[in-house]
Amino acid sequence: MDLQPQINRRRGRPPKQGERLLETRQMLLRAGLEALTEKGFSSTGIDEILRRVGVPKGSFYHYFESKEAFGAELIKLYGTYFARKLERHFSDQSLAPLARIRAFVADAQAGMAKYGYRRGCLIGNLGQEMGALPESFRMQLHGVFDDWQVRLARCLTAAQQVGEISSRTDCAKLAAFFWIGWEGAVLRAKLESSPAPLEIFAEGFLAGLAAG
Amino acid sequence: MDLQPQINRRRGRPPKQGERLLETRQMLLRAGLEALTEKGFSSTGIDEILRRVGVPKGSFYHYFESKEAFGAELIKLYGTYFARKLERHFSDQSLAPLARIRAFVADAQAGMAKYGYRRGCLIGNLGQEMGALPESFRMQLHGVFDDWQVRLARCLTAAQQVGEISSRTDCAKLAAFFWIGWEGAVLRAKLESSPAPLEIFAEGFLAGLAAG
DNA sequence: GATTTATTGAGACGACCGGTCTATATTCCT
DNA sequence: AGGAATATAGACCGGTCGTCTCAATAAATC
Repeated sequence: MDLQPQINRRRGRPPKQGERLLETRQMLLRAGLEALTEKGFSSTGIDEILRRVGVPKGSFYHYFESKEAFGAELIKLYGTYFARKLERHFSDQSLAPLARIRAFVADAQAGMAKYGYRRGCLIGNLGQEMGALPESFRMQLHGVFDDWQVRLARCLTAAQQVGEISSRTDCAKLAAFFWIGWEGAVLRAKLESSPAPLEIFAEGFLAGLAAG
Repeated sequence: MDLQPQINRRRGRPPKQGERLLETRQMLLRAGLEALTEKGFSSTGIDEILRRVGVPKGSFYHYFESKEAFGAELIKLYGTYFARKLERHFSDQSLAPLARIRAFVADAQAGMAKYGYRRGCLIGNLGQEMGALPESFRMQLHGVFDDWQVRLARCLTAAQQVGEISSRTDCAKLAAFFWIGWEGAVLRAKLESSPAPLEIFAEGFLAGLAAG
């Protein structure tokens, strides 16, 4: 399942008009993302990532200063990748605000199903691991959650403005509530290899909105 | 911070009327619990546990077949320890059912505060790690969650019977919702070294009950 | 008091870890 | 042409991992 056939892996300085100058680097990041969402940071060895993409160790330490630096870059990458996904849904003017949230949930559910519920959320994974991680990750992870929360809060405010939820609701707090629980749902979905936790949480959250 | 002063650590077969025949074993379990709730399974080395209680490696493999067997025992231990805590609160007839849940929440919050929010829930930690854990853990963890969920559902049913929550509520599903989110809250509390996520989730959950 | 049994103390083992280092190949720049 | 820059290649280092072995010791049993 690993080791794609070594395509185009030449030594030496690559040609400058480097269409895919960063190809190797990006392959490493992509493979790292896959590995870390499945198994977390501590349990994933660099050699394993290297083997998966057929790249020698020398290259890794050419592109990244250390495993820690590699991890930091993955957090940034995943954070923005996910933020883009959120923004795509939350700013979809063709849907009512709450429907946008439902669309995101469906998207995320499909994302987990696609990999047999083996891959979770990188940010949640590393958050859980913090006890054994470089302290520098903490602020970074915190920042990503904050960002996601702000985006959701904006969408909830929009829902408030069109009267889908009560005007007494504290949207920031509600957004915090959602992400807290959603990470728990992802965790459980991975544990049970099942979409049920995602569904139960999303359903419960949305039902609470309608009522509260 | 480790290495208590070697009290009573004699060689040879210990006396039979073994007040503390299992002392060493229990010290290992206790230290293991502390380590695993902080750092998880994969990141915790056996040597580290051994060092903390001042026991040599030979003893570990005398009491436990492997690290995996040790982990399995810890899951069982933590599962029943926590189930007892739940039962103590949920069957407290001096409080109304919802107040019992609030009491449990307060208890758990205090538990996390006591260790500076460094220790999480063992079951949640290992659940997140499953991607890198022996597959045998999965069912065990699942079983513990199921047990907790049943206990909470019973308390919710009691709340329903005294009219604290709507009779239309599906208590089993609601209990599932709670644990899904609560694990997320514990994760975030650890990440942020703060009680806020626990409070936000508990408050949101209870508010939803009142409204829904 | 000899034998058996339970437990400890100490450490060897091989696999693997993250990280470093040197060598080599290719292209750019002058 | 020749050095500088970029990148691949992989051996290697010290450390840690989980596991296993084995002698030493002392209580229990006979």
